[in-house]
Amino acid sequence: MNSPRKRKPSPPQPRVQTPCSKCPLRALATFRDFTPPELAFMLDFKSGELAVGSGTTILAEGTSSPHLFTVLSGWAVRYKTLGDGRRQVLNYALPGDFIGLQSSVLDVNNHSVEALTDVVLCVFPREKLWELFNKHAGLAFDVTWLASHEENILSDFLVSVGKRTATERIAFVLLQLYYRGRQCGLVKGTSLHFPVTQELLADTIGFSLVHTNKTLKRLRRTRTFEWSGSSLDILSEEGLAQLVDSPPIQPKQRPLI
Amino acid sequence: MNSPRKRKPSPPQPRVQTPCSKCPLRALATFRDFTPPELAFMLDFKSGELAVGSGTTILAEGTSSPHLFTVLSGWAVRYKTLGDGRRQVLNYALPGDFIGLQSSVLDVNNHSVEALTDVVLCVFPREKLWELFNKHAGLAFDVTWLASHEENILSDFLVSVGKRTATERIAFVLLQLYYRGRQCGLVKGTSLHFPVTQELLADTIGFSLVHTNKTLKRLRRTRTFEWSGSSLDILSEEGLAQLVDSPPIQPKQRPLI
DNA sequence: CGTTACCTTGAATCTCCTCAATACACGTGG
DNA sequence: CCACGTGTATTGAGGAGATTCAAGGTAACG
Repeated sequence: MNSPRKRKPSPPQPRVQTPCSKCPLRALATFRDFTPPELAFMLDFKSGELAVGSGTTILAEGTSSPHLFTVLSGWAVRYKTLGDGRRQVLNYALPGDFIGLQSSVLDVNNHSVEALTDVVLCVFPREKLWELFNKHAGLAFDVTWLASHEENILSDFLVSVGKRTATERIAFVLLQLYYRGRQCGLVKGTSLHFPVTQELLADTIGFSLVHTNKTLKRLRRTRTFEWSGSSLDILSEEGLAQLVDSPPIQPKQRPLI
Repeated sequence: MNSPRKRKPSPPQPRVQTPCSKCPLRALATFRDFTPPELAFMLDFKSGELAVGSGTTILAEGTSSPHLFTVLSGWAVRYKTLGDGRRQVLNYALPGDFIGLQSSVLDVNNHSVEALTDVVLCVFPREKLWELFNKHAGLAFDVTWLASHEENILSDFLVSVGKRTATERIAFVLLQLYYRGRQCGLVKGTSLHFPVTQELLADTIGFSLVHTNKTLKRLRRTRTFEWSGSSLDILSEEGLAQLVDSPPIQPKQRPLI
């Protein structure tokens, strides 16, 4: 029942905005292309960019936000907390991921989102989501696709926390985030900037910090990865995958909204 | 690492079909109404009904189905299995719930769905989903709503399995299914037909059958509920809710597709 | 009346948790 | 420059919690 320590937010950085037409993510092979009318709509739909410093709470449980976000760069974490401080990580948000859709079915957010690095977000007014559905069925389909994709990741996490051993859980999470990082072009060689602390990992896999640390120590002996500071190096993708019963899967193509 | 026992499928029952205009679920206050054009579309979208017996596998992991389903009556369970037989329940499907949307982002299902009672399903061709998005933004929005709602339930389960104590987990699941059952008119007085075995509950909350049984025994002493056979009686909703840190929430209104 | 599915209970073992102490890197202010 | 606080990682020890194995028990069903 460890309650998470607080991290002090760092100040945001000034920067110039990126029009959707020059979105660096869209250049990646992973993301499907917009049609010209869709691109035009997105330029109008996007109300601005928000740059927040590491540690900033982007969305707070129990509050409501008139905005939807997309991660343009940086890492964030989505989590829930119980009354006594217990925290469970639900998922991580990497570039291209949607933030805030879940709250559309509720009056207030039922989870929080916090920046793990400096993060740049694309901001969209929630009220215009209806217009998106009304005028651009293709984009609407993409939104649904993203929601389903999120649900699939969540399912995998639930299986991990419910049925996998400590070793399997860590291997699964490392591998999954490595795959996801690679999809958004964050992997250089075999190395990924990995802004996750052991405490955060513990709250992801459902173990105490101490037990996570000890399991990690055992797991390092497989020499399938190296993780120190905020750098993760996958030495043997196959070796790491073999430590998990059914390794994470990743779609080849995905939409970007 | 218990592997679930097999249950033998019982034969389906012959029955007459229900047109969407006379859908018994739509009569419930919980579900939002269709507009006339939406209703007309749904009549065409629905390709038929499927009645399956208890124990039938509706959707199997690793296969693909050209159909989407909606539960018209009965209970089903959505779960994943690992290679060695470990099983994790992801969610339950009650009347009004959607089945099969998650697979739209993948080429094959990444989970299975099994009927817990005799179940009647409304069947929709997956290929026409695009038409739905194209012609009926309102229904498309509803589909997304349902996906997000599913995701929220999944989040709650993840928090349970990751951070809640054995007692809390059981209380949470009982209460959540009671609420959901009530929303679809399945609760008579304080009593709900509850086709869940302790083994299934164990695979839902992430504990072994033995430990689930022992925890349940302790929990019964609170006299907040009675559960025997396949009948669940909630004696004190408040009492049960107090055993959980943050009890399940339920939306007042929801769409039905 | 035996089989099957499900529920119950005890005992031994191991996993995981909490508490507690130490260590290191970093930045801040004296 | 060093002292100090803070955030993070590490390790040991003792105890609570969960698992597995094993054995019964009950109700339903052919």
